[in-house]
Amino acid sequence: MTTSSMKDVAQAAGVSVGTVSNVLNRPDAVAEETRRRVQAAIAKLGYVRNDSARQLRAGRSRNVAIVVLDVANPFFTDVVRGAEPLVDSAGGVVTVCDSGEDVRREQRHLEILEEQRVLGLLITPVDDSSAERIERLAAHDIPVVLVDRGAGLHPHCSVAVDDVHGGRLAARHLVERGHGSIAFAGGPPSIPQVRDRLAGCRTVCEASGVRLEEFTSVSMNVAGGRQAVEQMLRLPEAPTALFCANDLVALGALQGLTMHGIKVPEECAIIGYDDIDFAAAAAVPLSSIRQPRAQLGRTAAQLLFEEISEGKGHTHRNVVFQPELVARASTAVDL
Amino acid sequence: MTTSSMKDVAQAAGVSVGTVSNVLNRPDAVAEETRRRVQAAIAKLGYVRNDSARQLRAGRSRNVAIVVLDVANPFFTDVVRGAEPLVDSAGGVVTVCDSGEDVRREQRHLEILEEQRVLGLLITPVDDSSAERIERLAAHDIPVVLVDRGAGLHPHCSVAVDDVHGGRLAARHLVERGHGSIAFAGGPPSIPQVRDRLAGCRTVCEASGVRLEEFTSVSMNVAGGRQAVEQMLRLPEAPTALFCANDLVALGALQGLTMHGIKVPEECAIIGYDDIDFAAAAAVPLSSIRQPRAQLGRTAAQLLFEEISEGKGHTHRNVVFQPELVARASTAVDL
DNA sequence: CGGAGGGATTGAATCGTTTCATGCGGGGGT
DNA sequence: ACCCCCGCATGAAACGATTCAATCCCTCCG
Repeated sequence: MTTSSMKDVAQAAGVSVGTVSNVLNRPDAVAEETRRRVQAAIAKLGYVRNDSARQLRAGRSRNVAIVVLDVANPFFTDVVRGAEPLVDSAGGVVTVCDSGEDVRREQRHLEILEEQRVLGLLITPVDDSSAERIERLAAHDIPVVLVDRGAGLHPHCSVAVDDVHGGRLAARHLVERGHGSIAFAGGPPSIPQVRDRLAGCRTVCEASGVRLEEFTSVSMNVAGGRQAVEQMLRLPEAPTALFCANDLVALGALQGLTMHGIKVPEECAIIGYDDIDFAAAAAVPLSSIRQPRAQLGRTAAQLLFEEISEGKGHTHRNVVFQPELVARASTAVDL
Repeated sequence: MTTSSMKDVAQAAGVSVGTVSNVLNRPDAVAEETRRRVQAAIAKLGYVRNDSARQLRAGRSRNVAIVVLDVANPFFTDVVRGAEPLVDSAGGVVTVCDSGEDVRREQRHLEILEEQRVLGLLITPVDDSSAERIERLAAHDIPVVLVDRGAGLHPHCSVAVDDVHGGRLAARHLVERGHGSIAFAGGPPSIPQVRDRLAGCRTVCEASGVRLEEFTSVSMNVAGGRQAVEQMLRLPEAPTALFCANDLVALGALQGLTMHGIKVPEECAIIGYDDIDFAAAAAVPLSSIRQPRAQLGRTAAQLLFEEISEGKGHTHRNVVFQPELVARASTAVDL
């Protein structure tokens, strides 16, 4: 069965293509009897609209793209989940793209998305060098909302969580527990989230005279966490607490420490970031810095559609949420 | 800056649109000097190809859709990850769709994908009622590969893992540990994976005279696991082991049991399914049935492109992998 | 009875590519 | 000197939908 077009339907129903189009898009403008005939023809031929043709004419697609750093990270799938219902109900379609924290993959995705004339873009940029690429889309009238990325630089709407504050919360918690030296794990520091969380951590450490070791050469996943532990244990004097840039790293670190027979939290405390669902279920339930994941996605989608509907007269908004400390067993010992 | 088209570029470079098209698609067919001029014009105008127009002409898009049951389940993101590189290198683009185990959402996605004239489809159908919808696509010459779903019924390529065998492995492991009664958690049974895993479990239980309690009214996520535990504890005589239809359920069950002060594995053993990365990192490291997740995705993509390139003369292939028992602490006690 | 108005339908133009037959001029082979 | 072929560029015809001015036919009103 070869695919049939509106023309075929029109012919089968004995009307013009214009009428078929009307049946599909403004049914009330068509007489009862005609409409029925056309619908019968559609059913008989198994006709399916051709979206390319439609988009070509419309000049825009109804795809909303979300570019995330890592689809395998539950944090991001939760963000996507938050955005989806809103996009859906606005008649849009969500496309998820995974940059894998790789600038080149992000680049490739953005190129394709631009060629597709997407309706809008929610993106967590890999690093600052993304700005230029993103500006390109914006220059071509594709609204962009930055997700989990401070406003500042970019002339766009954004939703974010105050990562510097999150870093402070984590560090303060550890310092209060009596730790005199702390390790930070996660990188590379070109990732803004890493930089900010580290910065917050640093201010607290400096203010309270706590030694801070930084392991920023490891990647933001479970393997990275294990690696960080290896590096840490090579130090002459290992810190007694570990602040991980996200929960995946923290879970990896927990595994690494356990493998080395190091007790958590007695010999080394761990705190993560994001508070993904798995954090609470870990071997040692992980303390973490909670972000409002779903709300981040929901709000981002909301801002996007506001921008779309307001058009030119739109002024950008930057929404910032506050993170929250969740203390669990992995930091439950006072030194 | 309003978006510019090939016509604009052609004009700016003093050539015809045909030549511009050639510069983009078959650069060697164009004289050095001309090519340079055109490229300069492209850069100057910030021209970006319009994919809709291209697709309209081509009759097909280069999107390969993957429809999964749950993006928040690491099992599926791993499958997607496995498929991605292959699709990429074939010049395709991956689109991930989440059906959320909801027939209606699956339906909606399939409709949109058909309108988009996707290049091909990898899908884990929600249940048997999906068949009809999928046949529609196939009838319109869209190749379909079934993922994690036995061949049997459908005239399509497929990759799957022998879930019945997986169920047997799990049950046998528990029986060998000396458990005289087993609970199964996960549902609904309309999901083929659930049905098969349960079936395998059943045969072993019957063969060895072990009592089997089935909790198939709970959903396939962490919350479902907790629910199953509640139901189980209401029994006059609770089983001593719990086989969960996937690892998310198992993690939830582990939390539930812990909340009730029930020791795992001493008072109740748990075994999950999928062996996602988080299983090993759980409070009590989870025994599980491992599936070759990435390979499932990779092979699926491979079959898809084989079918695409072979065209009409293609004969479907059904690849079945064997699952594997991974025993960890959550079942590490003999009764 | 004529004309105005309105509902239903039509047909053609349009969106931006790709493709293909056609044209053109110059070199090489016979 | 002739032909042929080759490399390069052109222009027009698709692809399939949407949109809008134009048309047609009726009814209703004066």
